Amino acid sequence: MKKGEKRKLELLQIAYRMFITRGYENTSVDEIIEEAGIAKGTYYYYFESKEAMLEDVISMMIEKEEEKAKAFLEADVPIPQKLVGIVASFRPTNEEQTIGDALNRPENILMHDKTTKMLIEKITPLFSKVVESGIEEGIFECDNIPERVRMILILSDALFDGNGCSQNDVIVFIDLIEKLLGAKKGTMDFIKELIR
Amino acid sequence: MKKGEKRKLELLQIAYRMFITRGYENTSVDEIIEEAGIAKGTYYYYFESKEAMLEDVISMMIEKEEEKAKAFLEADVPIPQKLVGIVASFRPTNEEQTIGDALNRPENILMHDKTTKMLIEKITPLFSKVVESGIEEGIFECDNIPERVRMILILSDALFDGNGCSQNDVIVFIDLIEKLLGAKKGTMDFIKELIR
DNA sequence: ACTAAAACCGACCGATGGTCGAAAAAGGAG
DNA sequence: CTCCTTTTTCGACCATCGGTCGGTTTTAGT
Repeated sequence: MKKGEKRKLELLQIAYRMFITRGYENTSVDEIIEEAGIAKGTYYYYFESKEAMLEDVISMMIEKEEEKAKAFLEADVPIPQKLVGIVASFRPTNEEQTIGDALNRPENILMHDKTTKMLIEKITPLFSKVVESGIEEGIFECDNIPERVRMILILSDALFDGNGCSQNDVIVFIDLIEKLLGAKKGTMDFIKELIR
Repeated sequence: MKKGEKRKLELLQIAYRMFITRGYENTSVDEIIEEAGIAKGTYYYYFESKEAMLEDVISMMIEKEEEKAKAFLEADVPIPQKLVGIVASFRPTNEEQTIGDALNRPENILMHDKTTKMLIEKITPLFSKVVESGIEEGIFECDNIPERVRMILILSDALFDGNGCSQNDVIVFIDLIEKLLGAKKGTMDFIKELIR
């Protein structure tokens, strides 16, 4: 029971690295097993298919990020910053930039799509909780919170993915968040400083 | 010069039909050439690759829809309805439903992605023009029009694609459009009737 | 030591997108 | 019509890829 799990994790990490650097479509199963030093049969002993492995890799990726996001939930910062922090946890800006780059390469649409969907599913409840507490504090005022949150997340993904966005995009995006959540104008202005 | 173009168009139409019914990934070049009754070499005489052909097919699709949308631009209907009409021109709801269905099948992400990007690029200027005339009429009031329009389009694509959306999604979406464009509350309520 | 289950192996397979050199058609020009 | 060039067509062939399968080795429990 132990050995198997370890090997699977090892394969997952190798695949993760290769998917990021060479892209999902450009990485063949043959290359993965060569890098891992195992036979084809072994690979398919652990994964039903290449795509199934991709899903596992993405899950692994996201679990890590989710913990970071949850930490933000309990941090002692103003609510608007909390929101941005949660989103930022999932959208790597530091040395992990390569992930974001990889996801936006045209050959990785499948990976990007799966990641985005999983991500939005994971973040929405966290984000919604923060918005709720914001409403209690009187910072926000709105109904249908999860729906509003989802739209914000969809847009943040579409806007800030790869092909940078204009200053005007940011301005409108901030305006949109404030209006969507019923916040006072300027509440989210600090975002402007964070993006560039 | 004539024969070649005709043959290319013929192949494009065959491919279009097959991509829609069987999906892009599920349609092999072999199947296309069999249906067309030509040899492999001939196919690659007209198209650099299967993916290049996909782009041609999509361009063809979109050109058709764009004309419908332009007709709406000059139609004699209220501005809010004009907006919806333009978007609707591109999002088939009638007998062409199959297109929308096909685009949302998981195996067609590539096609869907390419279509969406091309579509948004095409619609944004048309949509923006209508919003501008809406501002002149005092119905809307906002700046950064193209950016706002793009966000609306991105969301309409993400929300109304395949996996139906809840009633709340629609309510929030309407609220969002009105606030983004600076319209009076209720201006866009008629959308509720159109979606189902 | 025996055995069942877990882990591993690699030859093999069908399908796919794509290549290539050569053969037909088509189209002038003399 | 003939000769030559250009366009179009052909189909055998190829490399690669994801995936299968029957069998072997390792591991672990009794």
